[in-house]
Amino acid sequence: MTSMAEPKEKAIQEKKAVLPGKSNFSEWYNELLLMAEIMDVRYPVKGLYVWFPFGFDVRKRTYAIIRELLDKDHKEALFPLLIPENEFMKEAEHIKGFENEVYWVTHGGKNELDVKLALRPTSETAIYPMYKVWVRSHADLPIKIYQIVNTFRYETKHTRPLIRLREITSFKEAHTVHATWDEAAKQVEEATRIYQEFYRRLAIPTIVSKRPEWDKFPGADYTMAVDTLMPDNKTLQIGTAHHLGSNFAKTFDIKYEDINGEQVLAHQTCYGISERSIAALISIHGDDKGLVFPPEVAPTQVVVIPIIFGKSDDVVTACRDVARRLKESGIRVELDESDERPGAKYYKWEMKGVPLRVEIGPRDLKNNVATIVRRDTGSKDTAPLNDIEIEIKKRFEMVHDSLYEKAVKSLEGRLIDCSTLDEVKEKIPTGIAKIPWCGERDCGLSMEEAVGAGILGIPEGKLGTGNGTCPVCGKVTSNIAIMAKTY
RNA sequence: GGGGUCGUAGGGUAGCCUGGUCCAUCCUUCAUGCUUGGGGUGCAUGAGACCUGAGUUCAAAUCUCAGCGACCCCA
Repeated sequence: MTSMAEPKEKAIQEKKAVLPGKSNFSEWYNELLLMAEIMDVRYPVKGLYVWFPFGFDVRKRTYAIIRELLDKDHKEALFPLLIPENEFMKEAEHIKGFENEVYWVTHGGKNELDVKLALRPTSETAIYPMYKVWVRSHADLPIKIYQIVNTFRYETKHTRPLIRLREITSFKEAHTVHATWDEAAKQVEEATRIYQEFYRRLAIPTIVSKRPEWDKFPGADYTMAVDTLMPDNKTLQIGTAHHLGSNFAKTFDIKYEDINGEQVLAHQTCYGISERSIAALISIHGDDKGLVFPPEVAPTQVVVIPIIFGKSDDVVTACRDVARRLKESGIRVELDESDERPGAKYYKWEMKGVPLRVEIGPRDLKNNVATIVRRDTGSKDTAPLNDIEIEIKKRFEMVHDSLYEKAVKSLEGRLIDCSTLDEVKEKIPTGIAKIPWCGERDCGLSMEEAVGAGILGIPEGKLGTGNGTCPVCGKVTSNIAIMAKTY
């Protein structure tokens, strides 16, 4: 079996394919996180991971977009990590939803605490006792506050970096208070609009749908969710917005005095996004060569690579000049003057997802141009050195748009019309199944049971409307539900 | 919730079944020097590992148990 040639051939193969192919998504994902230095998955506690400086840079830039969008009419604040047991246990539904996942602090040093402290799995019960104090008059409303914090959930299922964590390190949660139910409902709409804009900036296509009754946030009137579709055809919930009605207001006694001097229960919403957004960013755009970033969030937007033959002082000078000019025009640029061969440099920066690569060699210099290579398509062209800044910025937009277009197509190509549950079951490994659903709880639960996958909900807009009959009760309906395997 | 596979340098692996030949294989990585430079340059020298704990044994990477951790499948 073993020939002399075999080890050598194998070695060559391994060298070419440092990263497992993306078709093997799970392996690709884990390896990429480590190789591209997003997260170190080797921290010795289950479900906890380390952000590398490079990954953290991506996180910072991604979260800068959320902040920018929210800061228009929200205020950022910070509430404590520890929640006393008595506050945490106030809302019955809420407890049911989270109590099996809560970490408890029971001791201070060697002394047992009189009141146990929960590590927040989410912050409603940390924030709302304060809202009770803050909300006095209708003039105090609306309140729109968000915070970006870590939260803890004792996950018993399979944990996965950025996707299912025991410490969510980047939980952006907004909590608003309104006078009326309708006003709160409008805020939920606004939240999903903001989230869609956020994901548009990341070139990630999304589907917004109302979660079925049995899958809503514990303690909410209803839940709107933002989902995207991952390369392995499972959906990832990457944002939620909950209408809390006055459920929590009742529990936490959040009331305001209206114009007529009456004490009225407030209405609330909360909505959140986590580092799952970054999981989606990496997974949707990445390829067999590594990361692919939209320019806006790429830690390095352009890498300049000198093509040197012997002593090419003029090439080096030209590269330094280009790098300096790009930097001066606000572009995040790296000049790779290291002692490696150009090919090795290409692979290295491709792994890191740098959107554009600028090569300058003697040939380019003679023509007074630079060669520009796009990370997303691999396409190569040249641009005059004189206008390099403009040419680069032009391409940034092109890269973003074509990333988004490609992602949209990929998602749309995996939306599958179905009319029977057998069909759903058969097609679901290949994407998201669309199926008529009357909207009744019993029918929905039987559908999930029969298919072995979840109902995400009835999507907003035309995706969620059509004609058909509910596969369980046979009632005619214009509701189209989407079903998928979920993370 | 149920079932399965696995844990060897920074990463990927061989060795484990049948204990001793292992101060542990190969690739990659890293360090130094020369060489090379439009898609992973070549050579030389060097660095780096048996998950943790207990047990069986004259002897454990190898067998047993427990813990921790990773992955896969089903519900």
